[in-house]
Amino acid sequence: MDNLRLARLLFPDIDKTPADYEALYPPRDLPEGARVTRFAPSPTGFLHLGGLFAAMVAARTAQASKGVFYLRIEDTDKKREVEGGIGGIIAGLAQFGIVPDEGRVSEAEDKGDYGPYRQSERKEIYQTFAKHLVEEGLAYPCFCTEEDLSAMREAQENEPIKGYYGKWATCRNLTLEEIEAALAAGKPWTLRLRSQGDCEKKIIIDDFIRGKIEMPANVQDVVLLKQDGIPTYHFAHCVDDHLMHSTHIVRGDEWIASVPIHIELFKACGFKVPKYAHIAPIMKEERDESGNVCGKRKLSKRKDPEASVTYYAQAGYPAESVNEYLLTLANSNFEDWRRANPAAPLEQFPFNLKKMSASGALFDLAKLNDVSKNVISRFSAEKVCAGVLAWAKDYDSALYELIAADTDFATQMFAIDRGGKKPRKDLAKWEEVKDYYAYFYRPLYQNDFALPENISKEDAAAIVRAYKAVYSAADDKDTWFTKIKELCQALGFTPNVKEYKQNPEAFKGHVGDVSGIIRLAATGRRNTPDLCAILALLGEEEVGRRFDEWIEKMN
RNA sequence: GGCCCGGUGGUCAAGCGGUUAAGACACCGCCCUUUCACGGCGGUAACACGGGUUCGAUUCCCGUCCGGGUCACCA
Repeated sequence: MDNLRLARLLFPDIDKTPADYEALYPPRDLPEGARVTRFAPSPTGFLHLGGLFAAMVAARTAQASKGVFYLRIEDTDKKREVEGGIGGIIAGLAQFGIVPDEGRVSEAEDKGDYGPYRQSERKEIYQTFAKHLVEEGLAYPCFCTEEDLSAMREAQENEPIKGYYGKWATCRNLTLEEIEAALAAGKPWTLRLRSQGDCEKKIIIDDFIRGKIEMPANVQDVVLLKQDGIPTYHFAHCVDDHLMHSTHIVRGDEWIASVPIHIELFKACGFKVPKYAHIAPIMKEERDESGNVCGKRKLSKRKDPEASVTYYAQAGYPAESVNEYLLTLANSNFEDWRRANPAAPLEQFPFNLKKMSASGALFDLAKLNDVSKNVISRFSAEKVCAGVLAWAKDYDSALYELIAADTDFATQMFAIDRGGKKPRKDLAKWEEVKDYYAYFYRPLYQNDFALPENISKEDAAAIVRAYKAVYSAADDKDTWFTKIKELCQALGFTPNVKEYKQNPEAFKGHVGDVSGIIRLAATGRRNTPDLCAILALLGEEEVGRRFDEWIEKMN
């Protein structure tokens, strides 16, 4: 067989050689130990949590080693492509603070010297390497039709190893004349690898996360180029990650099974095999119709709302929260680090790819909420206000109007019980703001209280009436508290909680009950941040009005 | 079905032959406290099962079971 002639026959328009591209994309000038990683999604829809997770792991791996993280778009399957997919992925990543060092930066723009970063724009590159493989006798055209292949699969029913290989690879040994004839007849063809693998042989892959994995060597004559001349994932991965000089391939563990193919491809091309780090997917509990747990499965874009990254935006989880949660899943020592370094930026965390778990973690919303409460509790009032404003603009226009009308007021509101050593931890997501802070706004305020069981209507009215008489918005905390304590005696309550506990029969309640009623009268809620600050911020006029309404309702 | 990966409390997880088997979330109780919180203290709860190897296995080996992945001209 004249391989050179076959190569020219198959790729008449390709006049570059692999060496041309090697020269065009020289090794990166990076410090010792720097890792080059990438996120390589297909633009088949919007970013989901699993993708974000993988991207974050890859980005932090690069960043922790002073390397490079880039974004490559794997759009080799035009059937599944979704319009606006690329922009959606880029925006989604950016929303969580992931901005690649290089790669695709918008639907049509690249940044960096190793592009293009969109596979559909690299056809000529793949074909150049494919042509070279043909010249080397390591690839051949296959004219099998879909029918041929499904007939083969049927015949392989009882075969231990299925697929296109050995005697099943009917096009593997076509003569040049046969190929010429088929080509002349206009038969469509795919390009297949002429596998040199031996199914008796085992190969060992050393996965960065899982360690050594033994697998049978690849024997499949896998498709390299589809009929349309576009590469399959396998071939594109090999060419791109070589030319772009990726050192560590971070990807989902569904790829483990194809590593033997990839290794053979890299070797066939004469490339150095990169390191692989296969990460476990984020899982979710599967429940049957009656709500009982019946297993777990990968978080599904279609079935699970929390799989979509927009779910978090919609609920108003700050990006930092989702990042920190994802980081706790990736490196469980992150939580310890965070406790030790409460104010340190995330970038300082010594991320370690090796510390990742080999098994998939169940997604835990309760844990996310806890992480998020801690994250938000560290925010300044200004930052909370900005976060809420940005969220409300998209998801709650009524709230947006109210807050935007007076951001100073809102900032003061969020400043209550914030800062200091023990900040309040009530907000996990911006969605909750309306619930927790509604009473600060007259239009949202509604007092459909339920009195505590131990307080009568008469007492409730008497407390507020008495307090209204002495209250002043200018009271500082001590004065405020002293006034409340002074009320207690006259109303049959005790200012001393201990005293009440020792002798509950002697009193109607203690000072806590009294302030509880005042809180209820002023806010309609039984839980609020520091009441003294709330009353001051609300102002005497509004507080007075609410007290009057209360007293009236108590009659 | 073949091949591969995984299996420590309800969840996330430390652990690399000898530990009272960490910690976090959730849950429960107590304490602190002017309310609400925050915080502190304590509690319930785990090495899937069966064989080896070993003086000794959560840790190493084999088998079983369970969960997951993969066997495309999809990625």
